[in-house]
Amino acid sequence: MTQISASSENPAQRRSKTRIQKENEIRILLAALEVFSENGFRGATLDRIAATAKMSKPNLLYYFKNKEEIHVALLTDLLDVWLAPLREISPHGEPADEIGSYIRRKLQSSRQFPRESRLFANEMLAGAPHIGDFLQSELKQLVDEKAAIFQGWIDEGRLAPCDPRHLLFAIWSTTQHYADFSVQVRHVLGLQPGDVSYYEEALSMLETLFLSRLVPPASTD
Amino acid sequence: MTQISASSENPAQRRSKTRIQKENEIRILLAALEVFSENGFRGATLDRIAATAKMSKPNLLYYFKNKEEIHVALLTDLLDVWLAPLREISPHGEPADEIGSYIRRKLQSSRQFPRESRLFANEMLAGAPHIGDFLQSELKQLVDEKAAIFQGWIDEGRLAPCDPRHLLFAIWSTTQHYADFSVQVRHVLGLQPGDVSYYEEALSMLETLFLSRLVPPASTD
DNA sequence: TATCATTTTTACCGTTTGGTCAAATCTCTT
DNA sequence: AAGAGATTTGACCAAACGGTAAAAATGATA
Repeated sequence: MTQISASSENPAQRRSKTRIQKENEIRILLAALEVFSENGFRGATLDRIAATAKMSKPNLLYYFKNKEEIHVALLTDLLDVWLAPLREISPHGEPADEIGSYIRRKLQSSRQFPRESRLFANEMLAGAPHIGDFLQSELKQLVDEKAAIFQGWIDEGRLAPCDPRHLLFAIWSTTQHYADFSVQVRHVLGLQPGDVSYYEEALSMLETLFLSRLVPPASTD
Repeated sequence: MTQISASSENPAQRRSKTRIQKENEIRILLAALEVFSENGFRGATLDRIAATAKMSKPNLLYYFKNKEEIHVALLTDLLDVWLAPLREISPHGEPADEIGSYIRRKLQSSRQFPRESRLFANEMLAGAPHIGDFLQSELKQLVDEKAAIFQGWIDEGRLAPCDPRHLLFAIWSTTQHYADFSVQVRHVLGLQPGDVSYYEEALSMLETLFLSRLVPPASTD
């Protein structure tokens, strides 16, 4: 299950939440995640979310005052999930270990939270209208911090010279691809709709790609 | 400019297209590309497309009989653009040259057609409702063909053992990321909205990543 | 079991949406 | 300059949309 937790300022600032309230907020957020992650904010409708949550629309609006509030609640939960794997990168480990385990965490995150990943992707494609501030401040800051770690390794000759931030982009894109473009992956590999068996192969590929040499040095015959 | 070309079966099967017809179909498709690529199919509206094309909605519907037809026209054009770089991979070159130039073509394609790339991404996120067949047949076939080339190189020891199809996924995701997630890239790098100067750095990173060793072999001190 | 707060439903509202139609205008050819 | 065909527009429609109000039903508690 996801970290969906239902925030605080819902129906008229009640002291503590009812059983029904907790249940229904989660039901709504799960349904909304399903719908928003497929169709984006503008493409999602309250009717669809309500139908997915098996709930009438007015009932849904009893718990969240409008469409935007549901979306905000989802994005807020999402950003924690998104940042978690990045935060764990440590300057004290070996580059290969740190990068390797970061890739594993990211790939695991794609596998476990594909809809969250697609929600994020939809927000990006739309030009990040709701989380532009987050990208510019919190994310940028964390990236700068982790990029400095990579740069340190480069200066010590423990990592090939490269732009550390673009290295992060490469890790993000390759790992998230398996969640965001899973339809394409499955169609190309000839797998069934629910089949996510490709994640093992994916990890193997990404370890080869990031941690060892893909193309052998040019021979000098 | 894009390869937008306006297909054949539009207003009442006319023999050949008038000047105005050609102009307006292109205007509409460009506007639609803008709107669809940001908001996806469901999130896009005819009113917005018409407004972007500076045209009344009924006028727009004089050229395309409905929303779907515009979308299909865009996707059809798109798929050619998408496949072109892949088709060029040759079994006769050096692995490093072939992979390197494929990356350059893909990255160039992201830079030149970012909206087309986002249109494609939106379609994937929605579960490929309109191009599922293409993915299963045409794309799968081409991927199998090119994967066989890679496999040949692996068997000859000229490419590290890996799943060739996942190698393609890695190239697709890393290159398309710069178009699809350009907002994030710009925010993290601290660049202005229009600035795409990161493409040079990106190419350098991807060449390092795919063509040389990123992490040095473990030392045995 | 009566009471009160919470939850759900029914009926609705104004706006937006995809799309139609016929009339009006424009453009091209002769 | 006239006529035919191509293009554009304004007025409109039904359905879907986001959202509201108030009554009805349910749940918790004493």
